[in-house]
Amino acid sequence: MEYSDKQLQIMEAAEFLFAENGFHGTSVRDIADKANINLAMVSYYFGSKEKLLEAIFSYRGESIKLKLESILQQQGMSSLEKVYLLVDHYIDKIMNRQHFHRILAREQVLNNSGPITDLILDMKRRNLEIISRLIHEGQEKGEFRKGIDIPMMMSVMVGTASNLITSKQYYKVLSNLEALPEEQFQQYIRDTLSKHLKFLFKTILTHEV
Amino acid sequence: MEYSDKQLQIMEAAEFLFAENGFHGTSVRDIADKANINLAMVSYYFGSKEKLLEAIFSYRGESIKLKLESILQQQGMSSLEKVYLLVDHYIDKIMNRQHFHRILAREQVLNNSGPITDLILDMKRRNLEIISRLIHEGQEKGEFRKGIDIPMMMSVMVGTASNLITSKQYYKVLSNLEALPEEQFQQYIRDTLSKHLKFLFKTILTHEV
Amino acid sequence: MEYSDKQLQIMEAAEFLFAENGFHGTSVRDIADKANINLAMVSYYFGSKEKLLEAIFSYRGESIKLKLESILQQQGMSSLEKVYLLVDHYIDKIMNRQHFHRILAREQVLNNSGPITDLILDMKRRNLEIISRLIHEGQEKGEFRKGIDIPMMMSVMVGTASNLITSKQYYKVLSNLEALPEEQFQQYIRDTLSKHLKFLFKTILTHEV
Amino acid sequence: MEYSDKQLQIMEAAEFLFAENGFHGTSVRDIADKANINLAMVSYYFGSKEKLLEAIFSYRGESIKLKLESILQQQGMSSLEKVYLLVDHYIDKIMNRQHFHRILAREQVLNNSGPITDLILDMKRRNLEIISRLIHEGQEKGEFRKGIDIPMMMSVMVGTASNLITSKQYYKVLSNLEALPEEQFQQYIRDTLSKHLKFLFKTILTHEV
DNA sequence: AATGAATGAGAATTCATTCAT
DNA sequence: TATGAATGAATTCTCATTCAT
Repeated sequence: MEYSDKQLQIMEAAEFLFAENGFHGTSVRDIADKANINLAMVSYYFGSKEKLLEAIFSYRGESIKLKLESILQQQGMSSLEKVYLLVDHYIDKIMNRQHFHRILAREQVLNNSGPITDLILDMKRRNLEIISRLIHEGQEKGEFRKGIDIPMMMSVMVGTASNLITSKQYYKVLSNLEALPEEQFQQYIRDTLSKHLKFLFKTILTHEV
Repeated sequence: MEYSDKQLQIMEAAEFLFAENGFHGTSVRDIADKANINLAMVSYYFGSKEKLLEAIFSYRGESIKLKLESILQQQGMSSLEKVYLLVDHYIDKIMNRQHFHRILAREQVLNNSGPITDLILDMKRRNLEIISRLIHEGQEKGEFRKGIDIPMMMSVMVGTASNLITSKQYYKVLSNLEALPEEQFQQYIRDTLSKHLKFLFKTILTHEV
Repeated sequence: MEYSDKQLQIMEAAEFLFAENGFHGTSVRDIADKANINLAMVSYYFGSKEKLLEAIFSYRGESIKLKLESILQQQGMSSLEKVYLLVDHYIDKIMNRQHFHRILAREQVLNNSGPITDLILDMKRRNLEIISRLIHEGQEKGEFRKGIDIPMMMSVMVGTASNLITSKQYYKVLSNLEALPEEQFQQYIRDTLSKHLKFLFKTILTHEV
Repeated sequence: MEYSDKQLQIMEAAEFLFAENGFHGTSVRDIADKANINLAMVSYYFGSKEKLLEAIFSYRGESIKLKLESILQQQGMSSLEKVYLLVDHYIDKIMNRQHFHRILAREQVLNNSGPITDLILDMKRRNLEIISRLIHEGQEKGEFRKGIDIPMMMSVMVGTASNLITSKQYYKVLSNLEALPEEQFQQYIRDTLSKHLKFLFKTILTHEV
């Protein structure tokens, strides 16, 4: 699915506002104002507000998928190194697409069924599959122990990262980092999160739980 | 603040619906229908839909606070055992109040300021303080290593648990547990989560990151 | 019709609020709050909000009527002096019952029919009758000229006085009297109004229009 | 500020209803019904019911202002003749815009502050200024006496005219003019009012009070 | 006599969407 | 392709009144 410039313009405005105020907390008028387009364009291009959200999910989901594929192909790396790469890649994604990941965090809370729930499930399934292959590779090489609960491991990674991103305003206060400029704070989070997740994964993968 | 039966009835209906469909996704009419009360009662008792949400937050937040206080007082336990107790206590809370924690997970995503953001910050601050005391106690006794990033530790616990709760529908599918009856599945999650978090905490607290 | 203390308490609160914010701009709850009584008492005592307004009209109207009767009986006064007395009496009434007269001024604007319109008409009719007798007395004595438009004369008196009362906030600003304390300002208005109306009436009554 | 046909259509309907039933006594639905437009159009065009009232005030206020300016410029007239012209002009205005003037009469009773009170004050200030210039011109030419209370004079004019307009239903009854067709009655009021106000003004301006 | 709780109707406003151009 | 106007449904909230006690 290709999107025109105008469509992307709308999607980006919507992504920001959905992240900021929630789906229902954002009106089509808000989106039109922010995207500097006519109110009717949202229906015109996407059919409805709901379909716009779906478009955002499928667009961002797509771009996440593509890059993950290549990690496994890397040669001359231990499985643990690949896991580390994956962690950094994931952190990168989530930091660069904070708006989207905040929407994701909100929407997955809902017990809806529908296209979006399906898209989220797809996304998770895809990630699970890639990580599974990686873990199994490591297990076969004897690097990792047996009996790893991979979905739980994903929850540790996704949950911790999400929590940090979505509650970074609180984290900043609680860690007394309010003086730090925004950019340095982002870098600080990135580094700290990376270090911690790698440590946790190494532990999970190589020690008995 | 004391609430009458009627008020609690409204709050529980609202809690469920807010968790299910989000704050903006839930209308006052929905709440009135579910709580089997007259539409105007919500305004009558709480002033507004927003204030109703605040009441839920302050009510649930209060009940969380009270129980946490007692853990530290336990005698004849190592600090690590206390941390384990805290983990189980936290899992208990989050499992028993899944509706509320799903609301919490949603709302903390928003960049709002206002009474609710303040209540969340308070809640986090309170938790941080208790955990901090626990960790410091362990550090002084030499049980735990120095230089622990406590807010990050909280993010691991809260994030992982939240993620598991909010995405348990996905977890069930991805772990091929669809055959398991709901109650057993809940118990399974509880146990697995407990085991993992304890393992992670032990690692974080006693090994170098 | 006799009113209990509680009823008078309600009527006074309502009178003030109706004058301040209009009938529709005042809620029964506002009245109950101001009168420090239970919300249900208004319906209980008066039947409805509308009937409360009627009660105020009939009560105040009654008290206005009673005093007017005596003026005509005065002995040893010229008709003009009696008119002067009437003017001062009217100004007294309107100044002492400013709340009520502001309601009156508002309500007479409406094209309603109903008990209140009838009460206003009664009030005006009564006033007209008294003034008419006074004027005719003066005409018979040769003090006043013939062919006086008495309703118009009343409009001059009532209109000018009402306008001054209801727009005194504007009058204060426009006359640069903002420094004057409220009490002195009231006295100033009273005196100036009295002087002017007497002059106008003397002119109307004794010169050709 | 320019208004579209649709906007004027709404404003006229609202003006009539506000005059008839008061601001709070008129619902947006009433306005929409009378103006034959969709209920949402009021918010769409004016933002709110309150802003609609403001629009009416500023629109009518504007039209009043413009015409007044020209009177002073008249050449070859005595100051008294100009005052007479002003009186007739004012009566014209108030007779042609009875709806608006009834709203004005109602609203100025309220002790509110806010945009509308400000607009009324502006209107009054503007009128005062023009009349003042006229009076001072007459005083300098020796036509008028010194020490005239101009705001009081305005109260006589505005109050008498307002009272007559707003209570013309009563006036009709009290003057036994019920048989007169509406149009002739309007003309009768106009003439009588003009004659009286001119007489009163002449008296006020040339005799001692 | 008095009241706190409750109610149904109606208020103003906002919403996502559609339509005529 | 693009838009300003328009719409009907739904929103939250307030209202005057009534009812059970």
